[in-house]
Amino acid sequence: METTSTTRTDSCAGPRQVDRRPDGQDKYTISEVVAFTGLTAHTLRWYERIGLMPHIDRSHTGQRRYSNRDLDWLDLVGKLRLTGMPVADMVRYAELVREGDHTYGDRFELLKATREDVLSRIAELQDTLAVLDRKINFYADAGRALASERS
Amino acid sequence: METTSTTRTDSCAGPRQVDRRPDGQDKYTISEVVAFTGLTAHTLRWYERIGLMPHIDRSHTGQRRYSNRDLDWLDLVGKLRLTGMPVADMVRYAELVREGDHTYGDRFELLKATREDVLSRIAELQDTLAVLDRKINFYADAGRALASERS
DNA sequence: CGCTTGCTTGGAGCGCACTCCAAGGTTTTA
DNA sequence: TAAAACCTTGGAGTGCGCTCCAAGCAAGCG
Repeated sequence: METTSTTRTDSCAGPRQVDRRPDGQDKYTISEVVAFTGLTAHTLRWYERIGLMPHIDRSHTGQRRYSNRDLDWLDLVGKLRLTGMPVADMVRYAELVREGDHTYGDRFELLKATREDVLSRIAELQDTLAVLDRKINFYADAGRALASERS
Repeated sequence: METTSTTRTDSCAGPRQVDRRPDGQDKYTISEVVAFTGLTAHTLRWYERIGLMPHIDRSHTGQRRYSNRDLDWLDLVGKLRLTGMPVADMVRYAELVREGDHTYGDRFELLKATREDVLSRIAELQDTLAVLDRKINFYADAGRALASERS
């Protein structure tokens, strides 16, 4: 199902990926990845330096060549970033992936904890939404009152 | 409904407030506010410096005395902070409140825009939740496979 | 061949939201 | 009344997540 590879990767990639990638290609320059992900090249190189990326392939002259698998990983990182997960925690997850299959349990726990975080953040936001709606209604009413006063 | 006051405040406070405040009191020291809000005293003073707070009452010797209304405002600020709204935007809202009733329209617009932000952040999080659940299921299945292999 | 555009690196810099410090005045408790 | 706990200020420092810089190598084009 997944294409074979000798390097360690996240063993669970999920269905076909989002931001249209040209079919049947598996080598992207950093600027192509910038276009797909919306991250800057600076950020991509920084992610690598801090250990958030798996080993990235290089061309014969040393330039980065990202694979579809790398793009999938960046998609996950992007999602986790939206949840407010600190980069250090994502690095931890990346380390577990690099360490191999025997870390499945740890990854499972980490993801479950993250899931709980996301649920409570959603709840917080819905709470905030209620407050916002009350205030919006207040100002809408006040606006109507002013309008009728003016007539 | 609201207690009277000559200072400008947010005209829409909403129902009784959360973190149990002693009934019938309207003057709190900074450390009491720290206990109610979970913010540090440093942060409270910093909020004041940057214009995020209305004018805070002082004792005859110059120490801060927060009112229930100030605590309500801090509750709102706390909620907005959870949405990821930049402090600068909250300061803008605080300025509108200070400028008086003729800014109702602007406040309405600002709150509506914030509401939209919150809705899309909730959608993002639900999207992320789906990704997380797929991965969690993957690792749960992998765990079961390992268990049966072991038996 | 020269020109433009793109990629490389280590390290420095930035913006945000706090967070803390020093030095002093105030309030409470024993 | 004396010690301990709390409050005041302006300004400096911190941690995070980037963001940028300088200097140099590489690739494509006329």
